[in-house]
Parts: sequence; structure tokens; C-alpha cells
Amino acid sequence: MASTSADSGGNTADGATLNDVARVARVSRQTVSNVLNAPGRVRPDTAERVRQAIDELGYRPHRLARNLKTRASRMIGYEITRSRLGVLNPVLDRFVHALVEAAENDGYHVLLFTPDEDGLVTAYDELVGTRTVDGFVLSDIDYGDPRAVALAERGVPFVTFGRPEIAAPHSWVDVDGAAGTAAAVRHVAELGHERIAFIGAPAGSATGDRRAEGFLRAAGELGLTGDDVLDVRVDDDIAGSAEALEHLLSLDVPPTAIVCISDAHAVGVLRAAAARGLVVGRDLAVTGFDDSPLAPLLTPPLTSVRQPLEAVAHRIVANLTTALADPATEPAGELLAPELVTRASTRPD
Amino acid sequence: MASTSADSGGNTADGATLNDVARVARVSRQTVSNVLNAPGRVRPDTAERVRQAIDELGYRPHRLARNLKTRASRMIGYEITRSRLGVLNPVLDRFVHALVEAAENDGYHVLLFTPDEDGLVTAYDELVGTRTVDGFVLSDIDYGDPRAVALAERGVPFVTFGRPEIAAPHSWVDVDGAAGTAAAVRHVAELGHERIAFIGAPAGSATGDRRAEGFLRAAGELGLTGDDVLDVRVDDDIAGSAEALEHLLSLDVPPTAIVCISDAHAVGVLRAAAARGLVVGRDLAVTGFDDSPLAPLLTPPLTSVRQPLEAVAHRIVANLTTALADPATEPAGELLAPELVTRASTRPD
DNA sequence: CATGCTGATTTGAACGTACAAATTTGCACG
DNA sequence: CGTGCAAATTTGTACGTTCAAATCAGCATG
Repeated sequence: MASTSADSGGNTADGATLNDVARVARVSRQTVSNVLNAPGRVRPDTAERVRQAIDELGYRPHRLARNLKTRASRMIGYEITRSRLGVLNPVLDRFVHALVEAAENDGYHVLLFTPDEDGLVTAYDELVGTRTVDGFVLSDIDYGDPRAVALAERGVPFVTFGRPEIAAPHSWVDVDGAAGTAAAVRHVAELGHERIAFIGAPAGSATGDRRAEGFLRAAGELGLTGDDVLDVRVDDDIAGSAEALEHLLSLDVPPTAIVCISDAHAVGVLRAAAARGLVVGRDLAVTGFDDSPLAPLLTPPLTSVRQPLEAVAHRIVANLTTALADPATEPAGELLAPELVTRASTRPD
Repeated sequence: MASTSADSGGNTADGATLNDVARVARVSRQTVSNVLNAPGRVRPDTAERVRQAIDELGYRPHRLARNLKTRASRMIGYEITRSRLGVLNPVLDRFVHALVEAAENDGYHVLLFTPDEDGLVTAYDELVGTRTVDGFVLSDIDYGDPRAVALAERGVPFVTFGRPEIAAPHSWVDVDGAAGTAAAVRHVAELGHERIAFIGAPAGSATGDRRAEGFLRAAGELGLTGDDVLDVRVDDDIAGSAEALEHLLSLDVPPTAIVCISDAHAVGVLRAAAARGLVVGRDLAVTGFDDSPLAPLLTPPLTSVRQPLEAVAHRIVANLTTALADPATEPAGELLAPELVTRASTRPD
């Protein structure tokens, strides 16, 4: 005399509630709640009966009701920056995916939002004020990032991908950009290149400065000094880098390897090299940074520094969730090592 | 004797509730609620007093509480497909951004989630069962998409970007892929090309078949028949297209223009052309599809068919929100026209 | 067999809001 | 100046859950 699956309960298959389950299992709603949230407190046979009722009714806890009571939305906000036209955001896709996956593993969801036109943090205030999210993940951090400052003074939990200052007063996870560039320099040095140039961005951006620092450090290790340190900074990534290459090749002793601060810069170099009839990989070594999806698609495929975005996302979520669980947690910083992915742009074969 | 800003209320600046506002404004909570949700019902001077109290306390409605009462989460779920390694999802970035923006304009938020490993729709069931989202937006739709089928039979509101069948039984918004390819063909025809080849994917995918159909249609319009219709299908996008170009160039009368089904396919063609010493734009015209971020970065910059993703997102959200507001709404389909973006890959100069 | 105690289960209350119904206010009108 | 009616406002209740406190069952002990 097994009970038929759906006809008897009274509920229309969908939308069973804690009380419905309790009625079917002949217990109180709190017992059902305990089966789900504190299994230790309920006797095994009762738990079994309740679980059966849950299956029978297809019950699922109402997320909003639970969250209202526990005063937590279990949502993490992430602002997707308005990608400027024509400029590719090399990491958004991969990082967001990794972030969502990491969050789900910890029982959180990721909510996306767009920045305000006015450049203020009203979107953050709104989400926090309405209790729509418990905390934030920020990326594209620069020196004295206004969002980080604003959130910190409001006491809103957040973790940044990247750090605004060497000693950031909040939790962050970052990839060691200096190590990445240094690895690229060492890579081409090992291939026999002695004259190595760096094409970077103007000083003043946190990420850019650190990547440049890695070049200078590696150049120092190779014993380069003075004019032998070919450090070029350009404003426009693609066009600027193309021009820069022209300039570098016109030197008395032109470089044979170009280490670029981003894949976009490398694109400019590749283009200018092709225009000159140079075969990159044979006549000239080129490296990029970010290992964006286009890196393997370029001609030739581009050696690039790959950021461990999955690990970054994982550590960010871990840090944020512990901070959410215990607001007294001290802020912590974590630096992860990138990995050089070598491709034809630095290989002769 | 203006009231001081924060000291008197009793609440700690943060977390004022409807009742707190009511007390300060000397009205009932319902009146405060009405000021926000039904302004017509309350006398102007009372409304003003309430608004002042709201400002003073920095009150914001608690989203969870409101949603629990109204039985709507005002969230839209969007599954970010696990981007296969090395394969770039050309539209994810732009589309997601557009989707989030469109949703916000209608008072919704976008919640991201990852697919289940098992390929089932349990993630969808979970989100719907817990009332975490009100509906879904699906993309990467193919014939007989299992997610669309499952959601439809569960009665869950959703709109797809793309349509599985010509007459889909649910709401969808799609870009006219056939028109896009046809436009590319006409473009190169106008430039004087008479021998035009198409490199596509094997028959069997909804998007691919429609794009191929556009080529066949345009070829017909140009009076091409029989062996003059150069229709090549390849399995692997980049490597396959490179091979395909080799083959095409070995014909008695090789094509002078190649219309590709995707930007990735075009990459293969560009690569093979470069290897042959051909200058694309002068010796050979090449077009892609999707106008992915890399299109302008290729050498030469690639003419490509751009999908109006912002408009797609806008229409999808509009359709979904009306369906959510009135579940009796009939499903509707909407086809948008893409736009050809011409670049150096089809221009001699 | 009453007592005490631990473990299991239930009842009461609350989270912050919105709908529905009830009450009060304001005002024109006979 | 009471009556009636619409507009304005308030009170009661519920959404589905969890926490806190209260009750109940089981069982060994003296």
C-alpha cells in the first residue's frame, strides 16, 4: 500500500512547503527544518521518514524565506566593467566562469551588475542597502581604487582581484605580475636572446607598474644596465606598440626579443613585424601577457603569461566566505604565481 | 530645531526598516509602503514627510522580505556555458553585459550559474525549486535543445537567444544568420569578386545550417549553380579551414573571396593565406562571422558580421518580463538583422 | 514508582514586507 | 449640523523559514 506519488497531498506538485512536508511525515515543521540543517538533532528513523516525505513532495526550501530569517542573501556581487569599445577584456570570460563555479561550491551565487554612469558607488550602496548581496568581488583594481575605499569605510565585506597598494587594508588576491614578466624575459634569454626590449604602459597603473618592475628586475639579473635596458612605454596598445617596434628596430643594435605588457600590445608588434617582412618566431621573439583567447589564434600563435584565474577565483571566494561567516576575520592578501605558455612566437622550429 | 541626522532614531545608521521610517514620519508602515509602491494613494504632504524620514534614516526596502511577500525573486538565471578550452566564445562577454544592463533597466538582476557535469537540468530545477530565479535566458541553442524542452514542460518562463526549430514552441529572439552570410556574399560580389567560396561547419547545427543557407541563397541570386557553388564544410574550425583554403586554391579556377561561418574559421584561412604568401585584402577577400573582439586585431583586420547583441538582450528581457508579469502571454519569436562590419580583409587599399 | 536527566520534538515568535479589509478623516451636501 | 461617501490611513495577516524556549518521551537511578 505504497502511497501514490502526487495525488493525495493537496499541493499541485510544485511549491511544497515545510509545513506540507511536516504534515505528510507526521512531524512538526521544525523537525523537518532540523533534518535539513541540523541532522544530528533528529532520530534516524524520524529523519528517514521526513526525507521520504521530502522526496515525495519534491520539496525544496524557499531560498528567500530562509535568507530573510538568517539575514544573509548568500549572493556575491560582481561588477562587470563596461568594456570599452574595441578594447578586449582578456580575462572577463574566464574569470567570471571560475568565480561562479567557486562560489557555487561554497553555496553562494554570483549576481552581476553594471557600474553607474556617474562613476559613483551607488550601485554598490543599492545592492548592500537592499540586502541583495552579502559581499562583493572587485576586479580591475588600481591605486586608491574608490570602490575599495568606499566599501571599506562602509564595512561591507569584499575581496579584490588585484591590490591597489602594496599593503592594502583589505583582503585581496593577486597574480604576481612582476614574476610573469620576469619569466618571459628569462624564457627568451634562455633561447639565446641578448638584446631584449620591453613594451609597456605609461607608469601610473598598479598592474602595469608591477609588470614593468618584473622586466627591470630580470634585466638586472641578466646584467643589463643603462642604455642596454630597452624600456619603452606607449599610450595606445596596438598602434603604439607597432610604432614602438619601428623605433626599436631602427636602433644601432636592435632587439631580437620583445616582451609585451599585454597581448594587445603584442598584436601591434606582430602587425608591425609582418609589415616589415619579419617572421616572428624566427627573426624576432615576441611575448604577450594574459594568454587571452586570441593568443593561440594569432599568426604566429603567441607566447604569453597565463594567470591562474581558477585558483584566483577559488581563493577569493574562500576568503570572502570566511569573512562573511566571521566578520572579525583579519584581512589577508595572497599572491599567486602566473605561468608562461610558450608558443610559436618565441620558438624558431 | 531640525532633527539631528543619526543619533536619535535608535537604529545604527544601517538597516532601518519600514517600521522605523513609519515611527519617524508618524504614520503607519503601510503608508510608507504606499509611498514607495502606490504613490497615488497617499496625500502629497504625507508623502513628503515620509520621504524625508526615508532620507534621514537612509532606508531601503529589504529585497528579500519584499520578494518573499510578492512571491517573485526578480532574478533572471543565465547559464554560462563551460567554454571549452581553446575555443573562444565570441559573444559571451558582450552579450552578458548587454543582458545585465537590459535586466537592470527592468528592475531585474542577472544571476549566473554553471551547468551540471551530468548534462542534466538539475541546476535549473534547483534554481526554480528554491525560487531563486523567476525565469531563465538561454543561449547556445540547438535543435531540440534539452533545456528548452525541460523548462517548457515544467512551465518555467524562459526566452532563448536562438531558436531550436523554425517554429519554436517558446519565446525566442534570434539574429538572422542567413541574412548575415548573404550580406557578406553580396559585399564581396559588389567588390567585383565572381568566384566566392563558403567555409562552414558540417550540417546539423541550427546556427550553422542557417548561415550556410544564407550563402546558398545569395549564390543563387548571383546566378551560380552546380560546381560554381563552392560550399566547403570542415570539422575543425581553424585547422580545417586552413586545409580547406589549400584545397580551394588548388582548383582550376580558385576562388578570390572566402566567406567564413565564424571568425575562428577565418583565422584558419588567414593563416593559410599568409603561409602561401598571399596578402589578404589584396589577393584574397575574407569575411568572418560574429565580429568577435579579435576580429579587428587580426592581420589584416577582419570583415565580419556583427550581431546586434544589445538589441537581442533588450528584446529578450522585454519578452521575459512581460511573460513574468502575465503568465498567460503567448510565446513570441523575434528575428533581428545583423550588420556587416567591413575591414581591411575585404578592402584592397 | 516518583525523581531527575538527557535527547527528541514541538510551540511561539520573528525576519521585513505587501495585500486585504477595517477604520478614520475630510468634505460636500441636503 | 448631521449624513453620506470617497479618500486617506491603519490594523490584521501572511509569505516560508529559523531561532529560542518549552514540552514531551525514554530511561536509569535511588
